[in-house]
Amino acid sequence: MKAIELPKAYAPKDFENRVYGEWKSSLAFQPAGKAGRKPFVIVIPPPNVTGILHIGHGLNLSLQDIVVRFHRMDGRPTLWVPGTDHAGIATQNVVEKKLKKEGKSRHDFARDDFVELTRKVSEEHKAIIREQLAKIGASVDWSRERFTLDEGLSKAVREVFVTLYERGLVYRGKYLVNWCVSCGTALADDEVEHSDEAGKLWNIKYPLEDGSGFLELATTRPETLLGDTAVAVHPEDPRYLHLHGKRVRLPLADRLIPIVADAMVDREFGTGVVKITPAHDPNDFAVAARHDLPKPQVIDSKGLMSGDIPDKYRGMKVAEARKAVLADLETAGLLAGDKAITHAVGHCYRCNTVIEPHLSEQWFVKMKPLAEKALKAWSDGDVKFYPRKWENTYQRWMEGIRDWCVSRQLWWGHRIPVWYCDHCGYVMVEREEPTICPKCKSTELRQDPDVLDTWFSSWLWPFSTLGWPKDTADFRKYYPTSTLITAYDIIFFWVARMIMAGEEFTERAPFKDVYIHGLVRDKQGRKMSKSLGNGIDPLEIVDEYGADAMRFTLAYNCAAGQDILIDRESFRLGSRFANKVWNASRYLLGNLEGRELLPAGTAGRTPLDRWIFHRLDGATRASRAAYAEYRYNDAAQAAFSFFWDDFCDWYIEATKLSFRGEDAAEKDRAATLLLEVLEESLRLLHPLLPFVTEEIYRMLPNRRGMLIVQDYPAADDVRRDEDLDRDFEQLRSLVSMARAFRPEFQIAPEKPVPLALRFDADNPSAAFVRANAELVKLLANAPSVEEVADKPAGSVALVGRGFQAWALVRDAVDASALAAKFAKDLEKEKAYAERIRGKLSNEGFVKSARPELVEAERAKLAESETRAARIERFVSELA
RNA sequence: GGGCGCUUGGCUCAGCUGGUUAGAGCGGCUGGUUUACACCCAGUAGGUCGGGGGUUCGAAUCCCUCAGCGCCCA
Repeated sequence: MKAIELPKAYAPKDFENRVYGEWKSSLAFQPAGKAGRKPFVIVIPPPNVTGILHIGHGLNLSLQDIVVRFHRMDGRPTLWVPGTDHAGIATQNVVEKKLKKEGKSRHDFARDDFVELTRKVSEEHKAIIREQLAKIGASVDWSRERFTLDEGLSKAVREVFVTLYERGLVYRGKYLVNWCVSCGTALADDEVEHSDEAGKLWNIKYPLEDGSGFLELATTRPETLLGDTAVAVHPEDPRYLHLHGKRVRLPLADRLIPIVADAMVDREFGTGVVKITPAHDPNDFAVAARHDLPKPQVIDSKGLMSGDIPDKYRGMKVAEARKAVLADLETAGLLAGDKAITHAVGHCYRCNTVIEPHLSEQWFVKMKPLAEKALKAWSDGDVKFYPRKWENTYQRWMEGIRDWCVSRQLWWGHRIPVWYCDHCGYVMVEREEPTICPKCKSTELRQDPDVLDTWFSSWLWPFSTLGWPKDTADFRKYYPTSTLITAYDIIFFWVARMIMAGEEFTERAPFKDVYIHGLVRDKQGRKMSKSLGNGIDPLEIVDEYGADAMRFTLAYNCAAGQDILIDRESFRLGSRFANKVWNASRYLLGNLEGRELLPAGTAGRTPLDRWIFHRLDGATRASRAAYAEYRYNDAAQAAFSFFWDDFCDWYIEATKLSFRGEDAAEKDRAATLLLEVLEESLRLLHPLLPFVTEEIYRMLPNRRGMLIVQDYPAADDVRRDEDLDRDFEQLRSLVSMARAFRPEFQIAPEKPVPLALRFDADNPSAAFVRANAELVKLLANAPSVEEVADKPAGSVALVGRGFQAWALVRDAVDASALAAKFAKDLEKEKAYAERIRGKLSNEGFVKSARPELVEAERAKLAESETRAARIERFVSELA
C-alpha cells in the first residue's frame, strides 16, 4: 500500500472545528449504545446565561466530557444534557446596566417589554455559550438543550411551587431577610458572602430612666440606634441583675425602651449589654420575638434612613447617618469611646454590595422536611460523593438547614404563581392562572409581582430537563441520572437542593454519584478573578494550544477534588502529549509505503510484541479503574506513560529493527502490529484527547467508523503476562547501563562500543534478552553483544542485576575515573545492603512480617551482596 | 467560635486499606540536526516526605500534638 501522509506539524486549529462538526452531524452525541445496557446520563450544571465561561467551566466541562466519552465508547446509551439557567439577578443586572448607559431604567418599560428585552439578551448569550462548549469539545446532545425559562421547565417550577404549598411546605411571612439595596431584592442565606473587614466597635451610653446613671453598651452599627426597641443583658449577669425590668432613654430619638434579659447576650462581648434593633439585625429580631417587642424599620429598601426617626436623619444614606449619629452622640456626651475590630460583613454574591437585613413580606420554603428525606437518601447509600469527604459537609448543611427565602423582587424569572383577590384579599396558589376569585367571585385578581429565586428552577434541573412533570419517554428512560459533576463552591446552592427536590417530587435521588472537583487557581493559589487579572480564558488556551491540550492538562492535574494550581505555561503538558501522539502516528502511517497489512489478528507475535500488548492491557485496566472512580489524574497518567514511555520510546524504537532489514514479510508483520497497537491506543486515549485521536483515526487503514463511537478497549486476560515485565526490565536496564556509562567517561554517543555479557545462571530473563540481542545492539549502539565466560580484556564493567556486562572500551577510559565511579556505586550498594540486613536481623520483622516478604528481602540482600562483591572485584582488577 | 483540607526535590503535584533503593511533569545540568517528533532524543543532579511525640518488627502512609497556609459555616 501507499504511505499515508499526515501534515508535518500538529496544528489543532486545522481540524478541531471541523471534527466537532462531523461528530455533531453524525448524531454521535445522541444516546445510542448497546441493547440492554444501562444508560449513562449527566445533566450539565447550567452555566449562568450571561456569564462567559471561565477556566473553571473549562475544567468542569472537560471532566464531564471525559467520562461521557468513556461511557459512550463503553457501550452505554449516553446522554449529556446541555443548557443554561436564566440567572435572575445577574441577567437583570446586565440589562439594567445597559439601559443605564442609555440613561434609562427598567421602570421606563412595561414589565413585559423589559422581560422581552432581557430574553433577547439571554438568547445572544446562549449562542456564545454554545460556541464555547463546541470549542471545548463537549459532546452534549444539542437536540435536548434546555433553558430554565423554557415552557416545560417553567411548568415544572409552577408544579413544584403549588405542590409544596399544598403540602404545607411553602408559606408567606414578614421576616428579616438578606437585602441587597443595589439589586433591590431579597437573597437567600447562601447568596450572601461573608468576609472579615476592619470595623469599629463604639461604646454608647444610654441614660437610665430614673436618672441614676447610664447603661453603656457596644455596637458596630450606631446608626441603627434609631430603631432600637430595647437593650438586652444576660439574665445571669450579676452586673445588671438590678436593672431587669427598668428602662433607658434612647439617645437622639428620645424614647423610653425596656431593659430585657435574654440568654442570647454574650457577657464577654463589649460591656455585656447590647442594643436591640429588631428590624435590622437577625439576632435582635429573634430577641424581639421572645420579648414581644415592636419592630420599627428605620432603613428602607433603598438603604436610606426612614420611618419614625428625627427629621434630620431622614433620607440619609446609612454611611452618612452613621457619621451624623456619632457626631450627635459626641455632642450629647454619650459616646464613650471606640475600638477597632474585625468582623464578618455580608455582601451580595452578585454585586458585592453590603447586605442589609431587611424586614419584608416574602415567600419561604420549609426546608426541614425536605432535608430529612435528602439526608436519608444519602445515609441509605442512594447518593455517593466522590471524594467521600464532602459527605460531611453535605450532612452538616442538611442538619443545620434554615428556611429558604425564594421570592425575589425582580422582573426576570418565574413569576410566583400566586394571585390575590383585590376584593376580598383571598390568596390563590394555582397551576393555571385563575380568572375569578372562588370566594367572592370577583375578577379583580392580581398576581404576586415577585419572581422565584433562580435556584428554585435549578434544583429541578435533573428531571425538569427530561420532561417532568410529564411522564415522558426521556424521563422514564434517563431518570434518575447517573452522575453530577460540579465544583465544591456550588455544593449547597445546588447539589443539596437537587437531592431534596428529587426525593420530594420524584421519590428518587436525582443521581447516583456526585463528583466534586476543586477550583482552578493561579500558581500562588489565588482564586482567579477579574480584579486580580489572573484569570485564564479557556478559549485563549484552546486557541493557543488546542482543546485537547487544555483538557488533558486539566485532567492530568485533577487529583481527588484538590484545587488545581496552574498558569498558561502549564498547558504545554497537554500540548506536548497531543503533539507526541500526532507525530508517532504520522511516522507509523508514513512508514506504510510498500507494506501489505495482514488481516486483523493474524500477525504472529514475538515476546516483545506480547510485551507491548501486555502493557496496553495494563493501561486499559488502569484507565477503566480510574474512570470508575473519577480519578482523572490516574487515567491521564496511565495513558501518558503507556503511550510515551512504553509505546514510543521502546516499542516503536524496537520495531525500527524490522524496518531496517530486508525481510518484507517481517516488515508487513511489524507494521500490522504497530497499527493494531496504534488503533487501540487511540481508542484508549480518545476521552482525554478527543480531537487529535479522531483526526488521526480517520486516516487509519484499519479504522472502522468514527472513533467517538468505537469500543473502549477491554481488559484481556490472554494478554496478561507478568513475566514479560520482568524480562523487558532486564533488557531495558542493560541498554540503559550501556548508554549511561558513556557520558561519564566522555565517550561520544555515536561511537560504537561492543558489549560482552554474562547472565547469572538463575536469570529467568536470559532467553528474552538473548532473543533480542539485535535490539540491544541497536538501542545501545553496540556493534556486537557477545556472551562471555568472564571479563574480557580491555573493558569497563557494568554490574547489572542478574547479569554482568562489559563495555569494550578499556583503553579509552581513565582508570581513576573508573575507580571513582565504582567507589560511588559500591557505597550505594553497601548502604542498601546494610538497610536490608538491619531489617532481617530484626527478630520482630522475621517473626511477624508475611513470610513471602521476608523471603523477598533475603533475595534482595543476596543479590545486593553479589553485586557489591562484583564491584569490589572490578576495583581490585583496576589496580 | 465550629468544621474541613493542605504542608513530599527550585515549581506544580501523585503515592488506596502501613513493608517499593519515595514517583511524574516542568525547571536545572551534560550531550545529541541517525529521514515521527527540538512541543524531540539520550543521560544526570536534586527529597532526614512541615516540627515533636506515639502505635508497630516496620510509618510519607495510622493516632496525638504544635506550627504555617487555605477554604467553608457561624
